[in-house]
Amino acid sequence: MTNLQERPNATTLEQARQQHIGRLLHRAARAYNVLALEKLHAQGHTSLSLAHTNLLPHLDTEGTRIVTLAERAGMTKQAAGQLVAELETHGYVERQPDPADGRATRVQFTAAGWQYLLDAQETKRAIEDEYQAELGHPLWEQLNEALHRLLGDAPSSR
Amino acid sequence: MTNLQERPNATTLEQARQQHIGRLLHRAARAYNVLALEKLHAQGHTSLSLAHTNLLPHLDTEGTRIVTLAERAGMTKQAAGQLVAELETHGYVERQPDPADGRATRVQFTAAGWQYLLDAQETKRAIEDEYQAELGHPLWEQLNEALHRLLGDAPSSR
DNA sequence: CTAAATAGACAGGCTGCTTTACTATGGCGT
DNA sequence: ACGCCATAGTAAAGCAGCCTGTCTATTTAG
Repeated sequence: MTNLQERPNATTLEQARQQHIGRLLHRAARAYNVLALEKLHAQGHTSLSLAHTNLLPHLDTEGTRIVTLAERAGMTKQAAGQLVAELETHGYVERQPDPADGRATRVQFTAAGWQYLLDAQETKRAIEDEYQAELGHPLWEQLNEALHRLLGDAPSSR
Repeated sequence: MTNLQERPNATTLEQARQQHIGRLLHRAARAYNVLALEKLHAQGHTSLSLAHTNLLPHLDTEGTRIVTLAERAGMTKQAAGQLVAELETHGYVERQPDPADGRATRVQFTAAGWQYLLDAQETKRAIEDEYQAELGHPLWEQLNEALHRLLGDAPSSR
């Protein structure tokens, strides 16, 4: 597959051009997502995509309206509505008319949705444990602090 | 826009559920990309999208074949071919038949392409300087080391 | 009671890929 | 020299995950 005479010293050269923090962050984020999705699929949540797992954490326990969901996830309500519809057909959430507002629908977890929450929580912890083991505690803390500082939010009351 | 009675204590609760390393990495990567693309647009490279800036660094100085490009960027050759076509119409690269292989075409930078390379290099350095100023030197180094370790590659002979 | 705002759905479009063909050229074995 | 398969690239269609623009139903404010 690899064409050898194509790159004399090119590979190392190009790698140097690639080594910037943006790509590192991107690759790290991808790696995390791949890992997490793998674990979730292994736990039986095979119909979930990244888009779904990005949306679900914004759904809170009392149920959430679609606009609110969209706002939190940083997308349009149309996009949120579509993802909710998909999650509904897969049985993770259900839509119920909001008793307080006839225009609104509340999106709520089903039993399967709750199970997902538990599994997702465990997956997250498992990965963070792996990462911590890989890096050692101080470096792990430093990674977290650096990211929080770059994003300009509080280092998460820890 | 914000519906206040919608979230009593929900926001903080949900934020806690969101605080995992995957989301941090994702947000950080996004922030970098947005910044970089902004700077490049400001420098006149207004027709470039992320897909293009992801592909261009894989093009090396002697010219590169499309398959090689695809391989390096981790996409199909069709996708690479399409992006190259777009880059060609915007004047960043040009296609030339490979003298050594009648099936192949070499994709090469044009003058505008070289200019882009310089601008991109500067952009990258500018952002990394900003980040370093934000974090301080030791934390910056630690961030880099942590990411390299997580990705399992050498911490870049530095 | 009317006017403006809001919740959501529906339709269509866009980007950045993918899969599934297909053509053209190259290199190998016999 | 011939046939055969591998390889470089193109073409067409599809799909995910969004977007904008528009519409209806309902609520709220004056």
